[in-house]
Amino acid sequence: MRRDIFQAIADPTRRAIIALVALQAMTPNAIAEHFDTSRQAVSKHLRILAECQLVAQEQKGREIFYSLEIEKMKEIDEWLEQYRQIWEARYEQLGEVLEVMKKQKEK
Amino acid sequence: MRRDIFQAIADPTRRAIIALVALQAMTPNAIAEHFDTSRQAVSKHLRILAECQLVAQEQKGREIFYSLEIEKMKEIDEWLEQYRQIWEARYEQLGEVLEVMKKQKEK
DNA sequence: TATATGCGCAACTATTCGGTTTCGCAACTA
DNA sequence: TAGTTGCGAAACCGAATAGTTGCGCATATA
Repeated sequence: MRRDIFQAIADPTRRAIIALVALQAMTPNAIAEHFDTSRQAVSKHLRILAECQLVAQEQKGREIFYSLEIEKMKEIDEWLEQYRQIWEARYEQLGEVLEVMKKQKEK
Repeated sequence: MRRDIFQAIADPTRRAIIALVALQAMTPNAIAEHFDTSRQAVSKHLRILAECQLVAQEQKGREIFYSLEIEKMKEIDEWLEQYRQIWEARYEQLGEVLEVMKKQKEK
């Protein structure tokens, strides 16, 4: 039960669902039409996504529309930030190396 | 066996291992000391991380040093890019709304 | 050479996961 | 009212997962 966002995006079907509901709010049936799987299976994925607040639900009559909670996606971005700093630092180092090589060549 | 990077980072222990080897190359034993688990379990995680090229190995005598392949982390960043565009667009929209409200107030 | 160390691999186990089928309930609709 | 539709929940199943223990092998050390 201990869901976290990284586990939520680990499954390819769930990433596809996220991509779908990012564009517009959709019902489980509408989502399931995009996949080679049952509505119930999609409902299970939606429950997992809802549990970690990646999607929001809005009831309209007997239909439930699911939409992406884009704010939650920032958590991944925040986690990634520490590593972004590393690869940007590496890139700068590479730039410096290229500078030195350039100067060596000019001599 | 069908590993992808999203599955690799789904496990909290693996994310912790990534954070460790991001700072410096480490042996399985050294890594295992940081966790409440066996070296063999760490080895399994390292194998998964290596399978999807998130870590590199370098043999030194009977020791193997694992280090982070930071380039691979960019794949997550690339996936996130589409959603970053969404939340940045939302932020701009919010800015516009605030502008309109401000002008309304001034009238 | 004998022993200790660092490691991966294989076998086994309990748990989780993603899927299906079946069901019941609420809400539309004829 | 009777029948249909949309949905979540529960029970079940096979596969994958994360962990363990017990090896064997290569390397370092006495």
